[in-house]
Amino acid sequence: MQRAKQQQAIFRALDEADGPLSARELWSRLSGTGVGLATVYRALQRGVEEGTLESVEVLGGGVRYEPRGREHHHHFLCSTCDHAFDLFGCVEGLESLVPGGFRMTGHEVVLLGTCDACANAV
Amino acid sequence: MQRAKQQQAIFRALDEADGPLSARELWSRLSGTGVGLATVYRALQRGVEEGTLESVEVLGGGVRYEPRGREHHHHFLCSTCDHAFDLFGCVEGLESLVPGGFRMTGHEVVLLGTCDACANAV
DNA sequence: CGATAATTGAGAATCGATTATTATTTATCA
DNA sequence: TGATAAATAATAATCGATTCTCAATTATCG
Repeated sequence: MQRAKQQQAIFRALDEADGPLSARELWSRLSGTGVGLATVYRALQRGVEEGTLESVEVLGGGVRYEPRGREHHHHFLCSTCDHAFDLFGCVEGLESLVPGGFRMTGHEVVLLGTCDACANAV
Repeated sequence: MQRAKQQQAIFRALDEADGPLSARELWSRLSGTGVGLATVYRALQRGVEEGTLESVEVLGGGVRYEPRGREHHHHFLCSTCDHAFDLFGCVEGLESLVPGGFRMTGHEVVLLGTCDACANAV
């Protein structure tokens, strides 16, 4: 594959994903194209440095990547397929949980359960 | 150290902690007692199997352990000292985030920021 | 106490994720 | 097109976490 197209493919895969992807998930979506895993890692690293990508940590182990600049959102982790899905919206009342003296700069919410596809699979 | 006391020490450290501890955190709190890291791992594994301990995953990498049976709660992760603190209470409105067809069985909330001690340190 | 079984500490081995190496391939541009 | 520079694929090396191995220690119980 031409190199420009490789990079395109990598970023497009992230854009089209319904949630943040791990390096390996991303790589497997490029299978058949001959792109090496190291190249995926390099592209992700570059993306984060350049500010076009953002690394997020979801439960279930490992770092995942998503395009930067999306609206504030959280994720749903399917315990069956281990895929993280984007959610929309946020929750209220987080400030009331912060202990005195602590300074909150951010928060993460992860919903756990079964995704539509896995729930309907036999 | 006598073996019964070792086990006591391990479980007491978890009980007295202000949040879930990783195997290594726990081990470092036993430094000077001669307890080996492998023994800590073994004790944690046994505790989970026997149901007295629970493994929780907090952002910031790795599995941490806490006594089981505590009230539902979440954690605050200090980005400076990387320690996870127990919080009390929960949040509302999580159900409204769940996409159609998805089945939510649980949730995790992690607040990020600086803990009291780190905020006040020079 | 003494024999036997279970547990331990120390460090080697393993595991998955990530990074580094290097010969090869691709891009650039005169 | 051809020379040079940059990026890649494949895989070896590294890293931290966890597990395994085994000789030594401790517990059990007659």
